[in-house]
Amino acid sequence: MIVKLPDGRTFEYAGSAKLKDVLVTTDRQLLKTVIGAKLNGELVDFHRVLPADAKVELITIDSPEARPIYRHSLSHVLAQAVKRLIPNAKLAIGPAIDDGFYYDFDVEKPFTPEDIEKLEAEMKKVIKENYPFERSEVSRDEAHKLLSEMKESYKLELLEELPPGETISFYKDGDFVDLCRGPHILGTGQVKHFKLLNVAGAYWRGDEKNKMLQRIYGTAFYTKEELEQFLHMREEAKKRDHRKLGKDLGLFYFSEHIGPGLPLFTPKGEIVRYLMESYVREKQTRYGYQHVWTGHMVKEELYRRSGHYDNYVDSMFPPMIDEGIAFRLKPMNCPSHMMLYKEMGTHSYRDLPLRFAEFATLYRYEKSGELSGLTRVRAVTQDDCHIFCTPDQIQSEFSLALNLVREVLETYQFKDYRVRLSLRGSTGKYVADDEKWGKATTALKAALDANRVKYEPVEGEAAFYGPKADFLATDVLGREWQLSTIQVDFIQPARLGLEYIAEDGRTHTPVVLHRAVTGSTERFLGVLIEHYAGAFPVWLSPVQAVVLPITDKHAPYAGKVLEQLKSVGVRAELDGSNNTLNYRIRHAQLQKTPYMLVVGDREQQNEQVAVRLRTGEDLGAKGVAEFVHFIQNKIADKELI
RNA sequence: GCCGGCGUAGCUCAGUCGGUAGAGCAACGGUUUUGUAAACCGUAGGUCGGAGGUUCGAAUCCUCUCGCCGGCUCCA
Repeated sequence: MIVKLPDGRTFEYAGSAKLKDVLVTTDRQLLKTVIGAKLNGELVDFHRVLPADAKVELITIDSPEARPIYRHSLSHVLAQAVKRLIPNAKLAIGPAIDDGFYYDFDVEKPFTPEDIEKLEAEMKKVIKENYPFERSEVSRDEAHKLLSEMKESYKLELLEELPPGETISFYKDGDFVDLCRGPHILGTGQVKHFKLLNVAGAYWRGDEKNKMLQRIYGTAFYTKEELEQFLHMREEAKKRDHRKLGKDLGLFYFSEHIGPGLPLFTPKGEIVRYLMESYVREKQTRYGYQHVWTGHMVKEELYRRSGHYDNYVDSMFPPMIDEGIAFRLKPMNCPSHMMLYKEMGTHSYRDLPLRFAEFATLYRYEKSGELSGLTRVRAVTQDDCHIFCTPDQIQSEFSLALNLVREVLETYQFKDYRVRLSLRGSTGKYVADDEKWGKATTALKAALDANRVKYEPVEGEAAFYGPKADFLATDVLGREWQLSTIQVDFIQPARLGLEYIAEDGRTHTPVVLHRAVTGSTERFLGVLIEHYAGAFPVWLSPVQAVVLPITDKHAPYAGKVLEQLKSVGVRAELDGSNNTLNYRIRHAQLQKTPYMLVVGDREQQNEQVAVRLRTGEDLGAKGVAEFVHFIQNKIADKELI
């Protein structure tokens, strides 16, 4: 067999063997750093007997591909530590995840922060004891017997569900054995830099009908530096938390007298909302959208017909009954826009596409435990749109929506995004109409392909009425947010009896594309606050410039400068408070005001302002007219500063 | 909704064994007249999230409740 090292070197080994044995007999040094291998691009275990003609690539511990393997191994170490401290704890599952790993346990008492410290200490012991991970393959009966003896009821449940013919394997390290597919690192001593992060309740298999287990999250890295950097990023994310910044910058509040998930926006917060919405509104108008308004309440009956009632009644606020008729606060716009389409009379194919956009505040009864700052609220203002078109317009309409999405994301400096194609799952809420689903899915795929958009299909993520292309944008901290979405719907228009007269003179059902660009104003604002760390681009800043007179005697001149800025629509303020200049600069700085305009004798004499940026940069003195021109360009170009 | 944690002044937090609430910042008043990230002095501010209970006495102990945080799940 030919073994390739990460540095490109290769060596050969005669005959078939377990990779581990190959390493033992050829290069023992490698045992310290090799944690996995790939055979034909697929991860393989050290314990698998490889054929003589195999070509394997070794993965060393510092490779990104190695992470899930050693993180998963650390989850075993965690389980081992739990078992040592709480012998009757039952094991559930313990996978590697994007940022680390977790393990779910069924324990009598939930873990406390002290438990976590103890567990960390115990894990360090296990690592120090450096047990090899040993794989054993057993028959189903043996596995059943073993797990029964161990009283691992959750593992037994997992075993039952393994498909017939599947190899059943256990991994043992020291005093710990676990049903596990693998692969694993060679020994517990290979990764030393890890941290347990938090404890949380988690339902067995994510189903609230099941028992609540205790989940412990942790992470692991190869080097101490990587771990520290990860923890630093978490700190950074905490500093950028929009809930904290929203308060610090005075943008929005929640009041328990108003209700959970119902944010209140201050004048500063509302101006940002207004600017965000105006921007998208203007863009949409240019893209041929028409803005409509369909109010806040709808008869429940409409949602029964559209299918929303069956699928989302739990997410609607309870009904208001008037003379026996139930009304609902509007949880989505689609049926309203479709009714508007109908009321506007007979539509000719010549009228299509019709693009109805609306910034409507929708009310969704999110479960209390799910609310979170602005990213999850009960009053959401969606930048929603429904495009009524003919089947052969789908592709061009999709392209148009895609361009709009791209342009807006770029303006907000989301440089990277990926697309998830959310498809119907085999079971669930989906409307049963294979023909329409087939058409919709084919049309959406064709539209993505025609625009050369790469996507990854995910089954079971579609809306009940059709497939979706969801855009996941990456922010400056590398976190992903699902913002934009474009969806194809053949179902609702038919259910609600929408029609148009086609070229053949007959009645046809239009297709509806649902799309949102920023998603919702509230959520997007929350994301933006974190993306920009509260330092909004000039065009979005609630206060764009603050004038700072050095002493009282410069106040009249400062007032004049302020008026000049205001007269051209710049959002400027004057800070003539009885504080030192340094103090007022610091204050403006903490408020992330883009421009600080210091005026003293020199500036007054020359009709100037001394321009300081919130970055700390000093642009020196500029004529007032020059600065006005300067900031107006920055605003028009939507520059950061 | 469920599991766990947390609620003390506008903000950040201290408050011992149950003995009746404190700091810094912010605010306000004054002094200072300031040249690029915190001048100085003073004043005011709290039903300790809410309700009930135990106790001679509760921020502190117990019960319920509301809100927030970390997750689970879902997101038309």
